[in-house]
Amino acid sequence: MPELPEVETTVRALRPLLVGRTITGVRNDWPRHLGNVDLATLQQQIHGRSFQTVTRRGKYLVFNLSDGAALIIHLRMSGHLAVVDGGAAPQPHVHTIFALENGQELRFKDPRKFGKVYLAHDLAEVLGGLGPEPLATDFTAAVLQERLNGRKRALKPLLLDQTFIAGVGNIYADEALFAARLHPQRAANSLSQEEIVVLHGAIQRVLRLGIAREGASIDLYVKPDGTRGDMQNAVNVFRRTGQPCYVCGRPIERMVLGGRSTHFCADCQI
DNA sequence: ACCGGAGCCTGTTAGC
DNA sequence: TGCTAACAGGCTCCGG
Repeated sequence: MPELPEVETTVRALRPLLVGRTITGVRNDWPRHLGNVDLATLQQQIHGRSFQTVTRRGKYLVFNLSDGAALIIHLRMSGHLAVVDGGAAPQPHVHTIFALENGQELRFKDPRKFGKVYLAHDLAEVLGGLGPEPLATDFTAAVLQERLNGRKRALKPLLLDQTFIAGVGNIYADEALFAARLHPQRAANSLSQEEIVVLHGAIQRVLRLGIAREGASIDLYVKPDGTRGDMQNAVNVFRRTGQPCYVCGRPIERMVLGGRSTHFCADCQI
């Protein structure tokens, strides 16, 4: 569930707590949390390094360290990061912990255990396959048009494809298509230039709204401090099956596309 | 290029 | 009420 806005919210909350802090140790009780590195190597390589920057690429959190390497974390479905005092009570589902020199800890809680921790000396080792960053200034409608060109796939699974565009997940894909008034099954290469411009604007608008509202607390997601985001109160279609469309009143429909539940208004979206 | 399905997980929910 | 089964979903891998 954490998608671009939820990850961005997490990054913004963690940044002031981590930049300048030094890592003094790593603990892990679920080896599969570690994506491209084993615990011994991770401990040896990041011990004594400090956090230089805390940023985001797509749905990945990127922690640049003082030796040039980067710690990269993906929250996947249920991951949650928080900085707490080392003496704080142990919490269930915390499987990886980074101890800091100030006595605090960065705790990676992940009930469904899908999350991943990577160590990269070259970011491209982990992030190289990602598509464009949707809120970057160089992601223009023309770039979207070029990437849609010749693609026969339905729009919904294409938006979920991280190599097509980075950071969009199920919530924001449904919301962007509603905002663009485009049916989730529309073939990517069937869009007019005007529709592409509208879709481009819709993707950016729903992601920015999600960030402004600090994420959608629909299932497990909460901010690092444990409080809820507010985007769940601003969705138009996601998980609103059977409830009236805010624009036309027709009940929102649900279908499965690319294995994902997809919510849309059959009148508004064509 | 694209699609579908299995697998990874476990808390929550639907259904009996 | 209490149980089980299905479901949720980001991503990867597989076969077609």
